[in-house]
Parts: sequence; C-alpha cells; structure tokens
Amino acid sequence: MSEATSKPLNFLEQIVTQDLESGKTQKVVTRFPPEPNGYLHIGHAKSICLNFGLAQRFGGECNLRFDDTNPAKEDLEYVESIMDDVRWLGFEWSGEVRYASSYFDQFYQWALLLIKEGKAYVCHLNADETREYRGWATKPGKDSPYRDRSVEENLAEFEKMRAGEYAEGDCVLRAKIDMASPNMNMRDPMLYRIRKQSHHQTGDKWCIYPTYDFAHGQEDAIEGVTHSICTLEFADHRPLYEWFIEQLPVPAEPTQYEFARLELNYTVTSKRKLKQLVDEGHVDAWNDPRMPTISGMRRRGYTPASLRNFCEMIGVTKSGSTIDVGQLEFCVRNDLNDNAPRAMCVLDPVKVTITNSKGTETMVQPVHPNKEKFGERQLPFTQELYIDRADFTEDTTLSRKKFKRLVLGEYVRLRGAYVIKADEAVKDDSGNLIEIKASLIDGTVGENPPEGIRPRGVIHWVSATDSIDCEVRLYDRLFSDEAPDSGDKNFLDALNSESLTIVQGCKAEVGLANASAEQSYQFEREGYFCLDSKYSTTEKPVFNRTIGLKDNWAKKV
RNA sequence: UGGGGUGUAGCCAAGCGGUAAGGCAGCGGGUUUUGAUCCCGUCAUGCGAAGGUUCGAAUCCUUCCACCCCAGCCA
Repeated sequence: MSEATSKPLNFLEQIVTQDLESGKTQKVVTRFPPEPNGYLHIGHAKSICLNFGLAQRFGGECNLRFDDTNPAKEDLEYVESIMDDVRWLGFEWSGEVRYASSYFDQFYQWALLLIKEGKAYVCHLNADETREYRGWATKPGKDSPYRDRSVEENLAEFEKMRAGEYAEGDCVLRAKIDMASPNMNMRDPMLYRIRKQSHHQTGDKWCIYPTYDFAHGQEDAIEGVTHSICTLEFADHRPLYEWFIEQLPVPAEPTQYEFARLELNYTVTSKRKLKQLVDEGHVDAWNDPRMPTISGMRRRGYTPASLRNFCEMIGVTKSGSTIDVGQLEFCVRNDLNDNAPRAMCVLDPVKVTITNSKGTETMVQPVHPNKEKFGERQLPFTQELYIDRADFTEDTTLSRKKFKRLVLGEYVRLRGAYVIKADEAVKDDSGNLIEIKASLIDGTVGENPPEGIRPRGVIHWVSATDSIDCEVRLYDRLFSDEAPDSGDKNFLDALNSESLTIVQGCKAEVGLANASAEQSYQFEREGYFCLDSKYSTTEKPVFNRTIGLKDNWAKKV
C-alpha cells in the first residue's frame, strides 16, 4: 500500500503498535465478550471487526467469550446465534469458544482469597438499604454495618450463600474498598449475588453468580488477553478492573481500553428494545429484514464484506457519534454493484404485445455489464412481454429529460433486446390500461436504431410466457424518527407503518428460479435483491429488496 | 454543584508546534443499452468560545461553554 493511500491508524492501533514496539506486549490477544441475552446487532459488528481485526492485523489472536454471569437473562438460543453471526461475518476465534462460566470455580477461589485477606465481606443489607448506604454523586456513602465482620464469619456466611441457605436478595459478597470514593463503582461493589436459577452452561451447580465487575478482568487475565476493549460507559469501571487485577494472583495483567459504541440514525441498537420489537410482534423475528441485527441484515441481503467495510470506514474513536444510515447503504451498494449478477424482474407488470414478432428469439446478455468473467445469460424474447406499469405513459407532453421511458407513439430500448415503439394502449371497460401494442424495430438488437428513431431510454422487461411468478418485499426504514431512542421518547411511537411493502404478482426472468438466499442479484433499474430465507418456497419465490439503486434523478424532480 | 469522557464541514474522521488528509452526503460536468456503475471537478481563511505562550497553535497553557456516561443484587 502506498504512502498516499494508507489509512491512518486509529487510537487503539496506535496503542498496540507502541506496546509491540516497546515489548510490553509480545503478542496481542483480544476478545469479543458478548452476553448471550439477545441477538447481535450492527453495533456488535463494530466491536467484532475491531477486536478480531486488531488481532488479525498485528498477528495476534482473538477469543470469542460468552460473558454468561447472569443466568436470569441468558439462553442457549443466543449463544448459538452469536457464534453463527461471528462466523458469517467472516471471523474465526482462537481455539474453543470460551465461557465466563467455565471459570466460576476459579472466581470462587479468588473470592475466598479476598475474604481471607479482609478485602471482601458478606453484606446483608437489602437492595434499598444498599442504595441508601451508597450515597450519591456529591455525597459520600457510609459503611455497611456488616463491613467489619471477622474473616471467619465472612467465610461461614459466604459458604451459606454458596450452599443455598439464603434466598435471593438476602445477602451479597462485596469488596471492601472505599465508600467515600468519588467513583461510585469503588463504593464496595458487589462480587457475588444469589440467583437460584439454572444456568445454560453450568446447570444447577451454582446458586451464586459473580458480577460483571468481578468476572471481566479476571477472565481476561486467565485468557491472557492483552488489550481488553470495551465501550465508553465502562470507563468508570476501569479503576475497579485494575483493583482486582492488583489484588488477585492473576496469571496476566490485561489493560482495559474504551471506544465509542456505534450509533446509527433511524435505528435502535439496544438489545432490550430489539427484544421488545420481537416479543411484541412489531417485526417477525430477530432476523426480520428490517432489524439492525446481523441476522436480520443477512436475511435482508447485506453481505459480510459490506458490513466489514462499513466498520472499517466509520473508524474507531472515543467521541460519541451517530453515523448516517446512508453510509451503511453506500457500503452494500458498493459491494453488490461489484459482485451481484444482473437480472430483470418486473414488479408491476403490464403486458406488451409485439405485433410484428418473429416468434420466440433468444437474447444474450452479460451477467454483469462490466465484468466479462461473470459470463452470459439467455433471455427468451417472446411475442408477449411484461414491462413495468410505471415505465409507460400516454402523456406525450413529458420532456425527454423528465421521462426516459416508453411513451405512446414513441420509442424505447428494451434492455438487451430491441428498440420498440408503442402503437396502442388497450384499456378495459373502466379505463385501466391492460395491454400495450407495440412494434419492434428490426436490426436494433445490439445495434443503434436508424437515423430518426430516438429511444427515450432503456427499460427492463421479461417474457410474459417464459418467466416466473414471484413476490417482492420492499423495505423502508423501521423508524421514521432520526433518533427514535433519544430523550424520553417512546421508540415505538416512531415505528414506520410503511416499513414493509409486499408486492405480489411480480414477474422475473427464468434464471431466478435457481436463486438462493445467500446470492444477491441486481434487478436492473430496481435495486439489489435476494431470496428470503423464511418465506420463500419453490412454488413462490419471495425476494427481499436489500437496497434500491441510488437515485439522484428522483431527488431532483 | 462529585467523578469519568468528548467537542475539526450536513454525517463520520485524520491531524500529535510548521500553516486543515480521506470517506459519506451535496453540488457541477463527462461516459453509458441500468435515471445505476465509472470518471473529472467542487465543497472548513476554519478546528466549541475567549484569552495567553510562540517567528508560527486544531495541536501547548488558562478560563469558560456544550453534550454524553455513572447512584442495578444488568452487562
């Protein structure tokens, strides 16, 4: 890569570079640590690309670790979907999948150690009392009455917690740090709480579970993570993260760094809210094509490369920012333009009869207009064809610049085939257009028409007799508010009632009968589409519109 | 009003004392059998504000302003 085109390093890449140069780090180890309590979304994609990308670029490794410390919210379904999504995005984690839960024995030993050293205690204050004792931002907290229990008593109490002799909420294990700290996280944070729930990995082995704070840094240390990257809201937890690393005989000393999470306008990225959309039936599933989940975008037709490229493009910083969805859309179009085979599909068909037809002919079209290696496809050109209703008008006053399609009495190029002339518009009793009678201009296949014949433009078409029926689903943004999530708005109020349009009775070129869900196509002049993995059947293919073609013209008119 | 963080164009984002990269969007033009793609051009006398240091400041200092995060037995 030349000097002029090389992308500048982001702040984390700079840190890693320095650590590698100074010898502080021998080999960079990162991790992507989702909690399996929902499906991954575009925001996670940023974190995945960052963590795996960093390891990749610097010759290191990245683990996939489930931060499964709260069985109340987690589920096996989520761990499976997460593994799927990470793999689909194109990343491979180092070794086996890790689970925080597989370190529970070690955490327990370390908790015991803190107790023995007088650095942790069992506290019987209830939730309300705990809150009261904690104080608030400008007011220091006060010590729990249980803070100075003896080591022996703490050991005995903690054993009772572990043995299930207490109910949920009766007591917790707390670190003894500083109730007056200006950092709320240091006011004797919780280490363990009681949860009488069976866990998706450890079953009923435990009824006490470590908190995020007591688990995260130690997990990193156990796994030899060198750079533990999390989002901005955890910056306040860093002193606590470091406190545990200092107090405990951990095998390594990871460092936490924070970056700004991805926010997208017109989008909600909160697992809780996405789950609500699913649970309340506003969308058909976690992978509804309108969802910003990785699985939803996948079903919609986004490609792994387009998502990776997007994450690369938006950068990594510490300043909170909201990216325009247009940038994401640019990335899919960009990828699909290069890689999607072309096809024709008429969404709102109206019949065109070629009055001077010479019988069925076969038109040959490149699969991709500027990539020969994609090969060619054959299109049956029959006497009866379909074009889109919107591509025809009887209004002869429209200027050539304003309407580059078929006008009664004028000429248009049928993509990859003849130039035709519209001779007659046939109506039914109520005046609806039911057929266009047209004539083809001889010698215009692959050739310019003779002098004096000026087609207004090029439109797509499909054989009426040799094509397939299909359904097409058009999507608009799920939310009509740029910031559905902000302030005290109810994000459900911003739901766009027109986010899904189902179009029946579409006609597609025959080759599309072999379409598969993971293969995107460009339907020429319409946009990029892929088969819907959920609703498609062999009898009736259903195509999702991933994204329309860029349309500068529509904006100007 | 405690602590932590962030302010460079409509949206992202480089910049690390030597005179504001790049991308998206926009605008203007060219090519085109997709109103797409592609190509060319254009787009911050200005870096949250005000002072100061310096030959020279987006970069250093001071003060101020705005916004975000933290008081779950969530992560």
